[in-house]
Amino acid sequence: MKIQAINGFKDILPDQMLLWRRIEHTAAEVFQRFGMREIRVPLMEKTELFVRSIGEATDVVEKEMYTFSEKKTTMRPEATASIMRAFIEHGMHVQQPVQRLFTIGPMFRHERPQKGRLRQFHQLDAEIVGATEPQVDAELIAMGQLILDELGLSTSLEINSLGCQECRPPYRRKLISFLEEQREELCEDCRRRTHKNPLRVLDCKKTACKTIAHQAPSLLEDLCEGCSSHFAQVQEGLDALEIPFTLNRFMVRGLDYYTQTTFEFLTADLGAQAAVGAGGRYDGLIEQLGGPALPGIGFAMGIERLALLMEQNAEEPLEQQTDIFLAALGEQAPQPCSRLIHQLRKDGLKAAMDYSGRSLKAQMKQANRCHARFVLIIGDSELEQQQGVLRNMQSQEQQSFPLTGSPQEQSQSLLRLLQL
RNA sequence: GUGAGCGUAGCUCAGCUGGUGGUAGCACCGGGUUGUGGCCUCGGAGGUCGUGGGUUCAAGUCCCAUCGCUCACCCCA
Repeated sequence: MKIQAINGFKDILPDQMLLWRRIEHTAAEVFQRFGMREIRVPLMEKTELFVRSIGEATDVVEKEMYTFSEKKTTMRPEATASIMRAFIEHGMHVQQPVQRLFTIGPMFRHERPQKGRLRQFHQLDAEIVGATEPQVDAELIAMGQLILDELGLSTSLEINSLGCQECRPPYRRKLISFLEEQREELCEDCRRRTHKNPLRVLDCKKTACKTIAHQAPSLLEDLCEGCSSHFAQVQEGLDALEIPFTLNRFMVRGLDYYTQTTFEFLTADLGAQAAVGAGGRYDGLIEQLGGPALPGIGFAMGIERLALLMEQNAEEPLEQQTDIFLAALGEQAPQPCSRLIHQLRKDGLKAAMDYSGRSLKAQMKQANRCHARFVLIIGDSELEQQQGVLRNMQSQEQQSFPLTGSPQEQSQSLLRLLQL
């Protein structure tokens, strides 16, 4: 039996890594423009952390976590909880009133894999802690939008408000009693959801449930004054930044800690997975984890989903370039070539060579495959005459290159020639 | 956890109602160019047809089981 990777765990192969790097670089660079600082937190935490933050009754906690039960530890299913734990543990709020943090890394959820959905997946994650101003909500959303723009992706943005501890519970009760009246019309799943997660019924895809959802009381109309004006100002803020969005009062979250503003960046091109990024405000979370009563807002984007979208748009696939390839021919050439190539590499060039002693044709092919700009051919006759042949692969022009002097001197003159 | 579909070369796939595994494409190696890549051309190498049973004179093809993968539901990035 062949050993293969675990279902839902994927290799990211060299051909894909340039795209991945581009995504991660673009995001990190945009994050930094917004004053975000990178943080790395462990891949494992005490199980309790996720139970308390994400919520005991959520699907993630109930059935999707990779937990070592005897150790009471869990592979992180998302980043926010871990970052908030680190924030509290290191007393980060004393250093700065507002902390702006980002992280990039793998997350783990034991779900059935499908398109755009894996058991180990990777997220770009941004968190702003300590600011309640609605302008910050708008700024954070704008930051996510800018990353997508700079990656050349067109997604749509939907926003909603889930209210706060004041206005959500009464609304929830109101919604439950409404749903109970409609019980007969609801699908099986939604009957179950009515008490477990009534807001989720609003997001059901079944037509019967959709009809009921449209008749259901709207949370947006039941928001308390604070939430209502906050949400209005978030929308004003987005308008001011010229970020287009649509209001989706049916949008819900699968994690318990969200309050007020929530949003999703959506695409139609990922099969059943519509969201490439999503986030929201979590004003009670830090306090709930035993920290100071500070508000927070954040989002996460799925790197695999971004990469899938970018591959689908794929113009030219990205390729790793090589500055110079040394073709060593005959018995004598490999020795001086290996000294020269090491010097070239010390001097910062991307240099490659082949030690197999294959034919020049084969080595030229190899040079072409690694996208070499130049090839330096060194065979017995070149060694004898102390003149290598330097070929420009694009223009096909060749010139002789003196093999005299130390490797350092040869490297320096090659550097000069290649800059031209 | 539920449902459907699919496992043939490194990859993408042909293979009809069972009758010798494809001159298939990409990739790889070599020749055409006595030491010059990409294009072209000729040749070469590469397979326990996922695995195990069964039916049959004969199974890649039919049946059963099993493993794996994919997509969808659920849920989510």
